Amino acid sequence: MATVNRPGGADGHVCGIDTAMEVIGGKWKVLILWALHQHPGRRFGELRRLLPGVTEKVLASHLREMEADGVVRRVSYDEVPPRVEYSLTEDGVRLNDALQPLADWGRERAAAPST
Amino acid sequence: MATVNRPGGADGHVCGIDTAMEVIGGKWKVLILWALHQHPGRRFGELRRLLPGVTEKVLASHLREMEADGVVRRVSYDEVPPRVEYSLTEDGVRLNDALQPLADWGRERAAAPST
DNA sequence: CGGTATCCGAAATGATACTG
DNA sequence: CAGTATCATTTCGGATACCG
Repeated sequence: MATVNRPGGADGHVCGIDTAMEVIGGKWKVLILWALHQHPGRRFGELRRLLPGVTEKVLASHLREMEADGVVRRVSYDEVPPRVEYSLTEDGVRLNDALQPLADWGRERAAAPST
Repeated sequence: MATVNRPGGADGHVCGIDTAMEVIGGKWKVLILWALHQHPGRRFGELRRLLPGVTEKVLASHLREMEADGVVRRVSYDEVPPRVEYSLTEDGVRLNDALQPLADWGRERAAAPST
């Protein structure tokens, strides 16, 4: 997990929300979560195409952080050419599920912008 | 709302999650949401004390963005000395509720770090 | 194919001083 | 009290080139 200066970190935080925010706190992470939930066992290049605009560097670093956070599983097959597949862990699936109400809130708000 | 380069923005995003992520996409925003949910009608200085480490500038700009996003309501009483109270709007309360599963996920994970 | 290394610019945050 | 203004710093993400 990245070592950042968490708001409520030092003296113990009041709710678990900031813990979760760190895990999803990258520009593409929730999209990676979403993509891997819909398309398990995705290869690096495929994932890249599923997320238009992401660069190799950022995708790779996000995936490594998410792997370190235990939400993404990386499976490397020792073949030529190399093949690597990414999926969500159980915890990653639960995280994605926990994101659902937030997605609903966002969709509702998009549907009713004013009043 | 802040104008950022949203991942799925240009061609329409797949889920509402990134819309929500923008609204809570500030270092202290979820904590502000949480604090205002537990302590409605909080004044600027009180809020600042509720969020140890936040600076005036960041708190003020976050509050203004959240107000613009319609999740925070600012009420200014024309008195001397000045008094301003912040609360969540209905939408802000819903957002905070939508954050609950995420907070649960974070708390569970803190409780069970490894398996 | 699946990455890593380096450099760079933008954006977010922080420190401090000042104001109505 | 409740901010704003300015400047410094940090962090993140993007572009590009290269490697096993």
